[in-house]
Amino acid sequence: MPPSTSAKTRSGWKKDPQAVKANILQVATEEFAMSGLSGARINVIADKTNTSKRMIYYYFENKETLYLQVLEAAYAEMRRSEAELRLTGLQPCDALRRLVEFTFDHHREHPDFIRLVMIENIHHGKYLKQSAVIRSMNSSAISLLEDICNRGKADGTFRADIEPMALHFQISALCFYNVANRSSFSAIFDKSFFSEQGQLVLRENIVQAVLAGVVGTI
Amino acid sequence: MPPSTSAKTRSGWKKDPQAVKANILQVATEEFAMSGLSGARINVIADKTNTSKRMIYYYFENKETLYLQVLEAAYAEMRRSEAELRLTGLQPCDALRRLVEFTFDHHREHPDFIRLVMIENIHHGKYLKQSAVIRSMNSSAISLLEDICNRGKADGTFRADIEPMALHFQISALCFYNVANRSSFSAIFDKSFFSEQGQLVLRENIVQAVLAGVVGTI
Amino acid sequence: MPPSTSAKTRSGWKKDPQAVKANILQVATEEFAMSGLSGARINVIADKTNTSKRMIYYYFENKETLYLQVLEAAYAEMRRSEAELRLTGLQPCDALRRLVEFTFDHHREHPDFIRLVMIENIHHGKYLKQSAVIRSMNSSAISLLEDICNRGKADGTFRADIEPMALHFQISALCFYNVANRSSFSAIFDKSFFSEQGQLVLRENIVQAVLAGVVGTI
Amino acid sequence: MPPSTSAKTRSGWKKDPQAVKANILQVATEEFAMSGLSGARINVIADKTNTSKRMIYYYFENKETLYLQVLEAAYAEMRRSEAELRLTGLQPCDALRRLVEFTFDHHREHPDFIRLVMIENIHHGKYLKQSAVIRSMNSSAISLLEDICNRGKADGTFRADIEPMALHFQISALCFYNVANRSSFSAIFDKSFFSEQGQLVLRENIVQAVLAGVVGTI
DNA sequence: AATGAATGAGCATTCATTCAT
DNA sequence: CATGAATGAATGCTCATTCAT
Repeated sequence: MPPSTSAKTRSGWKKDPQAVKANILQVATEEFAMSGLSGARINVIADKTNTSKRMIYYYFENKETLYLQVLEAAYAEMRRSEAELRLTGLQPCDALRRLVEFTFDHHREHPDFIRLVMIENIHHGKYLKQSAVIRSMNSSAISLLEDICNRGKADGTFRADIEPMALHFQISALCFYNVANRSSFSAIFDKSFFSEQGQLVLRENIVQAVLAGVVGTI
Repeated sequence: MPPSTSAKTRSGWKKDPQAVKANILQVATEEFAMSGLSGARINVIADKTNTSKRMIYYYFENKETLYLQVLEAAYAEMRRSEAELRLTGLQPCDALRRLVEFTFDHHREHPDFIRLVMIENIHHGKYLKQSAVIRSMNSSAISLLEDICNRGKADGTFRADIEPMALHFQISALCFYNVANRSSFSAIFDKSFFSEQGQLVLRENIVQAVLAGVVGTI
Repeated sequence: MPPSTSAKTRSGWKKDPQAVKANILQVATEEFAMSGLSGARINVIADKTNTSKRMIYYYFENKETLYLQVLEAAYAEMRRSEAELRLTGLQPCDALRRLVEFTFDHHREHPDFIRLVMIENIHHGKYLKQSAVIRSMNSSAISLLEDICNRGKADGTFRADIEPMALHFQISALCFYNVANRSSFSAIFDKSFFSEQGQLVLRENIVQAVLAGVVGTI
Repeated sequence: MPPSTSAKTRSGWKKDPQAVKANILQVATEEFAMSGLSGARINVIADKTNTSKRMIYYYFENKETLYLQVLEAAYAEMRRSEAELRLTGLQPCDALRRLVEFTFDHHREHPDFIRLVMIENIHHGKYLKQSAVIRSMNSSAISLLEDICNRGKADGTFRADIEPMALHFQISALCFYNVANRSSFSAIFDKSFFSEQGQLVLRENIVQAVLAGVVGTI
């Protein structure tokens, strides 16, 4: 076991740059997800960290850079999870169902990621556009869908005019909205969607809607 | 036509409290939509106004109250447009198509409203929950769908298990995502959705997806 | 009965300048006594008034003038009460006792007056010095004591070296402190002085201390 | 002597947090004593300091906290001086005389302390009540008097019914009033009390009045 | 590598006061 | 007499960032 896992610079102990950085990044993720870029406070982040405010500026140049790295780390984690999906062994319809279910569950379990994407959209994607790192990880989600679609069209279960990107749009929209707009939707319309039971039903509804869209005869 | 509609108090002219208030509200809407609650600057709002910063505090107690009133006005405008739809004369499928098209177009034409809802969700719906005004205007959107569904089920064109609220979720999610996540989607995936032509296709896709969901035999 | 007693300009009715002025003055007295010159807020005074803020500026030039008139009215009331004392018919010792008791009771019953004097002292008597009105009412308290002392010395009950002004200082100090320093004294030392029973004992102690000072042989 | 006592951060020099804090506290004492809590201006305090306004908020949370610490420091200084009195070696009457003289002189030499107490009373002792620090230093003044009274009663020079707290009230009232009400008293009545000669006479008068009160037969 | 102290520019907000009618 | 609208100058306070060690 490497000694690098423990940071705790505040109270002394060893010093482990990577652990310190990771600790800052984790706290910052929560803070930025909670309050947005302008709403988050460097002071608050520092206080919740095992380190001092000065170290934030030592490892991350400034607030914006910290935010960018938080964003990159969040996307990386998302794509990492996605990559663990093993869909190639499944029939097209089963694979699609599984992808939708995964997306629904992942988004639901990672509201901080969803909130960071919302925040980034509030900022017109300014930081996303800057990040070569994020752009380089983009394609995985699409390639999964491309593979499913190709196989589905080949064996005749999918309509011939299905486009992977449009499918991705639909899946993403429905699963994203479920987390992103929960507050406003439940405040104005209906809270029942967001109970444990409601979410199960909603998930299946989304699966059905997506499947219904790909199998219909043309 | 009364001359009271124009204010321009800074440079002199007439005096018209309502116009001054409306002017502040409009500028504030743009600023809050642009930068969020914490990101928006009262100074910037004041500068883009025909009045002074002091008048913002004269008519609106503070930043949060101003934001709340902006939010209320945005929702009011949305519901007002919705109310102008005349769907009762149309067949259920046509009415549903028109409602989806309206929602798609309205959201697309009012990105500020979408952004305010995003921002409000970042704040966990804190201000939405405070606003009795907004909560009181909620039901109109749902009643339109209830009417369409009732008629659709009655004449056999809609499946019997369609729920208006679930339908609203689906429509709203797809149309909202189109505006809200445009920056991130186009940065990472595909910009072609958001060209004029792309939007026409996407709109029709969404209509088809929604219709496909309601008519399928059970 | 003159119609001038009712003001109520806010709700309409008659308009009576003197009553409006008196109303403002009364409210301002409470506010200045409560919060001091800089602590008092013109807005708060206006809100507690039957009139509008504008009228305060109409009748009283500005905050300082209002404060000055409040101060003058408070002193006037104090001297008016003092003038009602009828001490000439009493023996010197009895007259002195009565004057001390009156001072003690008056101060205790008029904490606003005491607080205004404290506030004025915080301001180094700036407004007191400006006020010819107040300076012209000064002597009454002293003349009462001069008369008592003269009679006391004449009939041999008072020591020959008693000075009225020193006596006034002593009486005023003890009675003033009882009201002015009540908060600090009770916070740090003893609250029992300020109960109903404690005040009775304290009053008699002060009377005894003053009397003991004037009758002692020289 | 360590070189750390001088700060002067504005113009460079050494760095000494304690000196910076002390400097702020001293300037703030003068400003609050001069203008009260609401009347004092953080800007003015900062300008008279060797530091910047920002440092006031760095060391003291806000205006109220700064005021509270000023108040606590003022009380601490007062009690510290008091503690230096060595009265146990003196006869009861001499000890009492010395305590009265000390109180008179101390108050006279520390008008800022008196003014802070006045200001605190204007605020109804709000901050005094908050301060556990001040409440914990209270008893020293009283214990001095208790010791004197006990000894005075034991050797028969003091009356048996003398209460230390009442004695403290009397001494404090007379010495406090001399400083606190100087402006109003000299504006309205007599300035002669406050000349150098007048103060000497007044001090002796107060000593005599206090002594006369304790020795009289019962 | 790490830290307490320091900072200037800016922030939301308040205040007494005046204008126009 | 009376009033709602308007205003500039300040006020207390915060923020991301940097300095000196």
